[in-house]
Amino acid sequence: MAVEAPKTKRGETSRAVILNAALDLFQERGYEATTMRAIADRAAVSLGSSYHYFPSKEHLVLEFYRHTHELHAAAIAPLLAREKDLATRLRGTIRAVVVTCEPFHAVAGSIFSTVANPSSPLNPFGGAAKPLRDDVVELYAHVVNGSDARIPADIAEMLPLTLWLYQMGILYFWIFDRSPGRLRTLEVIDETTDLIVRLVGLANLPVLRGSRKRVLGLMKSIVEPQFA
Amino acid sequence: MAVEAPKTKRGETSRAVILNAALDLFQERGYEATTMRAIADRAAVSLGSSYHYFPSKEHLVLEFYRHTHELHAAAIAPLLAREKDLATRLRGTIRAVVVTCEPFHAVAGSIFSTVANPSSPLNPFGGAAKPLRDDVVELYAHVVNGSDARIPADIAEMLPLTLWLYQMGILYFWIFDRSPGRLRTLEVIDETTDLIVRLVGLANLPVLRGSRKRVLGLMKSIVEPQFA
DNA sequence: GTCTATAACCGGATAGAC
DNA sequence: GTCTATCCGGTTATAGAC
Repeated sequence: MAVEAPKTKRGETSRAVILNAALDLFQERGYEATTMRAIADRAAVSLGSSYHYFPSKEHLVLEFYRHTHELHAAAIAPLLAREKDLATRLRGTIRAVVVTCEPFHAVAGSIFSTVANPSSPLNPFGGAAKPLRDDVVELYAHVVNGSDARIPADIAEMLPLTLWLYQMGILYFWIFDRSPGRLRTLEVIDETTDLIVRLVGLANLPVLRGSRKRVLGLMKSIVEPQFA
Repeated sequence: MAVEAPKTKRGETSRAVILNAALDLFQERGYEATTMRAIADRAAVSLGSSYHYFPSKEHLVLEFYRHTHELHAAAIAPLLAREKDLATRLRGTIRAVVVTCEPFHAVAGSIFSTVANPSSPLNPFGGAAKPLRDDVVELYAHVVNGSDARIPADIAEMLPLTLWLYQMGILYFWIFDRSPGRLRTLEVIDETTDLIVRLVGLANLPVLRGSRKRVLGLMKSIVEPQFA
């Protein structure tokens, strides 16, 4: 297990070169077909050097995630700046996720499974992924708070994390989607974002009050020990 | 890629011996720590022979799944024979899942991730897993149909598949659960089964009619191309 | 102390002789 | 249907170079 943060100028360059080589190759050939030796070759360093900067192949994936997250955040900034309607903000944000990830569609499957492993350091529910997870949850908090929707406090508290989970669900669906232009995913997004906003609106109905309290309590008890 | 169904008596025996060795070792050491060489050793056959019967290590996992499914089905048979209340049937069934799987808790994580890979032949949403998936969905149809609950036809149609998905969600939660006696999972099961049954009961409320139709339509459109 | 390189090790998978 | 020998790729050990 090697150091992760380069101390010198030269080290920083090497790290960037290796990472770029990896990102390129993942896109070109997919995750599994990309060997660590090929990454080292393209980066014109030795295999051992790659491992000096990235303790495992999986760790390159985490960077990959951060990369797409940053693309995504940049893509939706204009929308979030001008739009006030919650449904529109949410739809635009989730649509942008799949649009941003489209170039990586072929790779996404194996990456997803790598990362789904609970014992993987990269598991989205785990500790190593916390900084990135927090950023994404933060983004969804902004989606909600920047809207003109009036949302009960107990729901507002849980909503960003729930939307992060929802985004992961959409991505898993998208991975399987073979329809032209990934049209089915887009349809599902339109339908589900609308339903979510509607459900939040209905939550104040007297008949649903009881269930709402229970659902929120349940979610809190699930989420809290996990992400504390 | 070798044949999967042995043609001779001797072949059948070899296959069984290898499978048993694998199941034992998975439980003893976990999935990743169990090497194909160790399996072959314990089965007293050569490495090559193992690959004659099981084209990959993953294929041993599918048998593992079927094994636990059969334990589960046997465990809940008495309950399903005597009990009529839907909530009780559902709670008992899902509780039995995690109880049955408890001996494999340590292994479950890596197995889950192996299987979550969309390009894995063992992906639960894929073709190779269809026979087993159909069996499990069938079991949930029995849980629902054997109850005295009166369920609208459109919901009844989707419910078994939905419960199968729900079971997978519970299992993923259970994998992360480190609480003594897996108590947190059991609590979540009690709470969620109750909520599900309540939600099915509320579905006839006028305010929810519209959303219900939309949700069901959505689920159908998601599920149909996938499992046709 | 920070990087880089070479040479192994290990385990999943395959080829091909018997 | 069973074996041995081999490949291949992730990972590690470790020695030297800056």
